[in-house]
Amino acid sequence: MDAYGDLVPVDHDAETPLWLQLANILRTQIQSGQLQPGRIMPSETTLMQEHGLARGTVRKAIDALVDEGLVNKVQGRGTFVRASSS
Amino acid sequence: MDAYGDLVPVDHDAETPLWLQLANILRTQIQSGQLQPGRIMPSETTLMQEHGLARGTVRKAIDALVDEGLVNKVQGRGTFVRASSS
DNA sequence: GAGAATTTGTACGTATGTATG
DNA sequence: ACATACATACGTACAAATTCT
Repeated sequence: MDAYGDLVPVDHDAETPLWLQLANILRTQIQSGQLQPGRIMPSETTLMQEHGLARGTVRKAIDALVDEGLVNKVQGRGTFVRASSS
Repeated sequence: MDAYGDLVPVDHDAETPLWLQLANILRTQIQSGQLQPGRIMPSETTLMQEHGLARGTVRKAIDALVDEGLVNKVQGRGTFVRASSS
């Protein structure tokens, strides 16, 4: 029942930090159109569960995407994929 | 023996988040020349002790200054005031 | 409007890893 | 080898904003 798009688990033994791995996964999903402009992004809780990561790790990954201008967060609502670019 | 420049304690009851209060304090010290370009910034441990804050809170404050381009961090060495600007 | 549920924000604490001196 | 300093990652608790019932 796992949705496709979740077939890239993070690797706890890799050199790349877990938060970066997750950021990379999410960025790819955005750029590939799996996560479309306008709404969503799974909630922090969902991402924690799906990837087996702590809250802080998930937040750091998302914050990186915010810094890149790919998403924006709204307290009480969620994290949204930005309209933008090409 | 407290150095001047430490006379602005954070306020746990203020609306402004502690990490932002600390970032504001440090930014002021940089812009006023109390923290001069080239080297330094007290270590995270020092800032924790001087301001009575947790590590994560101190790091978030400093990360904000990094994003502003005011300082840069080097693992194993410390956090440095950037040469820069005006 | 009241209240519960959801979701992000802040803040704390702890442990271990990595880089530098 | 050792000490210092930043980096990563875990966990917990409560606050604030929004949404849904």
